[in-house]
Amino acid sequence: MAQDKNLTIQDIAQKAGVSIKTVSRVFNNSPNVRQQKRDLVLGVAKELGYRPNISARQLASKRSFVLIHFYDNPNMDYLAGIYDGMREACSEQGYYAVAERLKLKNRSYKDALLDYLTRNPVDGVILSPPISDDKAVIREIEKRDIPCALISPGVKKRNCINVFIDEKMAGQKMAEFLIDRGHTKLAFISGLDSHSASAQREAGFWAAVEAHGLKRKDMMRIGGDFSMQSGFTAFNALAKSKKNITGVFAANDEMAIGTIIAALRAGKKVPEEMSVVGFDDSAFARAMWPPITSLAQPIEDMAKFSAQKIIDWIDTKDREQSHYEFATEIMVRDSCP
Amino acid sequence: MAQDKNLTIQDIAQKAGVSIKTVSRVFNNSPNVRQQKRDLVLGVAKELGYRPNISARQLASKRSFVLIHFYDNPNMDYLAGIYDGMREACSEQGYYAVAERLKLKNRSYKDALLDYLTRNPVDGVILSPPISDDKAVIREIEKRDIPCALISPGVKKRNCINVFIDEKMAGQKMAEFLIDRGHTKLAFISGLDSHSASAQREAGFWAAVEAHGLKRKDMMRIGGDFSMQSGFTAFNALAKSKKNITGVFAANDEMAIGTIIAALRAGKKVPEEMSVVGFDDSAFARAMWPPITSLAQPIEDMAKFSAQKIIDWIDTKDREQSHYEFATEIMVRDSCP
DNA sequence: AAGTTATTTGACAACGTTGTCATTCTTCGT
DNA sequence: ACGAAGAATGACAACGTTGTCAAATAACTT
Repeated sequence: MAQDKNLTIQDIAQKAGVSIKTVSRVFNNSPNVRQQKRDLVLGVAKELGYRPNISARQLASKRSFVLIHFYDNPNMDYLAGIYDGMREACSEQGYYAVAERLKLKNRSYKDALLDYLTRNPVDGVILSPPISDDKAVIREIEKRDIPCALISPGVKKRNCINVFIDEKMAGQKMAEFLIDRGHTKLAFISGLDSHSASAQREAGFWAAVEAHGLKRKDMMRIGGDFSMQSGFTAFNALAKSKKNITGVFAANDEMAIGTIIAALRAGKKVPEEMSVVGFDDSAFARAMWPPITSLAQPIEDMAKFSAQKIIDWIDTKDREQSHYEFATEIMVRDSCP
Repeated sequence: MAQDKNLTIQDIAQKAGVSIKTVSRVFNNSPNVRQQKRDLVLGVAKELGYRPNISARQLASKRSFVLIHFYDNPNMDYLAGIYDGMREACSEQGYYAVAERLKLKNRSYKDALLDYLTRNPVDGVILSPPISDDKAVIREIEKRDIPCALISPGVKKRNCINVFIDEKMAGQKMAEFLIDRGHTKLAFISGLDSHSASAQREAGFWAAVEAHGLKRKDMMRIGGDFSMQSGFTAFNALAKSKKNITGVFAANDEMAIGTIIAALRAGKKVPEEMSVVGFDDSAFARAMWPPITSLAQPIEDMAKFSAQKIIDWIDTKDREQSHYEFATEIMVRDSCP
């Protein structure tokens, strides 16, 4: 099956008794090929173990076969998840997956984008938060007519593939998880305001509070920035208050870790005296002691799906707005069992 | 400078008044081009902002222009460092950087390698621990005559580019750092035995103990596996012993983190009652509270250098064994100030 | 200064695909 | 059953580079 020799379209065409152009059409999912021939060609190709030469494809078609993920969130777990998902979809279709960081806080990030886009032509783009919230970036990509997927809870854009989880519902689920375990005095540690996800998680938090008839004045809202450090200082704020908080919902795992470490230092037992839940189900949430209860979103699936949809768009040239919501899951661990 | 239009060799050749083949030679660092013409071509190319078309190059030369990093160490910081270093070197020379995980514990990892190597031709390989210690992998790569760099403290291989830090000396430096701060009862938490680096760090540890005339019986050696969890259990071993250890040297940062968290839970203050140092200078060592004193190795530089050397080898076809040692630095932080 | 040899250059054919456009086959309406 | 329109197919020329090999030029020898 897996042939050693480098087969060409020519070989397939010969063996199948069709022209090389027909073989080419089959491999490009072009229309106007009789199903019977399509099957024939596919069969022969599989039998011989043929794999198209990407360089030649690129050269002749002036396509790059590159899908790129622009990000500005240095969370390695998240990035790795997206990358793996992209790669899975890409390798099936002979595409390359590439990731590039775009630093939004650098004033020149837009130039960097333009520079990149002109130097390295790409066939499709995937944007993750916070870049997926940046209108200027989206505009530039649209202007070039490059298929684009937004993995983002933010505003849904037309002409884009929108892939997301229901952040508000997820936030509500986490808050209710705490409430179900008997906690009535809760704290929410927010992330950066520039990530719309944080605000939505918070909205879910308050919705749960409301729904369960808890008193707002028993709650705390502490501003964080997604960093471990800010989780640490958040705990200090908790400790200083007289509210006697027993359930903490951090908008991401790193802040949850910071909170727990600060709690331990202060001699407060987790989860016995205080339960903490995080968000993202990162590797460190799993490795931490105690391991952290966290909300997992299927980033890998989402990325794979996005890549597949983009490739569909490229093949069919038929671009309609589309929304795809993915399900989330609470990973229950010792920090709030 | 940065032209919009896609220039070809043709354009450069015309403007410079030479043949396209000469331009091609210049861009491939081929010998037998008069210096004067070389400069002329380079000048014109720069002026016009010419960039070679990689696909055409690949197609015509049957080279892939891909350097691949095979790894099996899921430490994302380390991977990102290597990737960034590779990319810096690669982008200067029009190469692609790629990373692929090879799971050594899967019995079929060798098949996976062969499969990969035949399916995706690569022009050069970089191996990091623990793969750099795997003779079978190296043999397969040598068999195919693919230039290879080993970022590894292990045995130096002929026919490979060997890039490394002096792990033993680094281990000694860390131990002496603790000793210099007055600690006389030390513990070493080892990593996996399959990583030769861990053994060498340990050798350095004992060398320091020896050199400073400390008593071996005041020391502890605890077996770990590089995981946070194992650092956690290592602390329990420490706490149980009567040795009254005050200085801990963990063979990597994750174990240092585990140790510190366990210590905090047990009500032991770090660094007041116990100092901990790690190894790798990972992002979490920096973000942890307290931040962890750790040994930084210049992985990014090492990877960049490796990639450059590989490209040199490809260009010159002149392959001599070579060794390159890089310097390390102790990043002093609060866990052992 | 002529004869060798080494170095430098260039013409032209690959490389393995896809785009274009002409050709052949179907299908359908009458 | 006969065109007409549409669908399916193929021939051949790109695509932008490098490999090969022959030609031109420079550098030595004697």
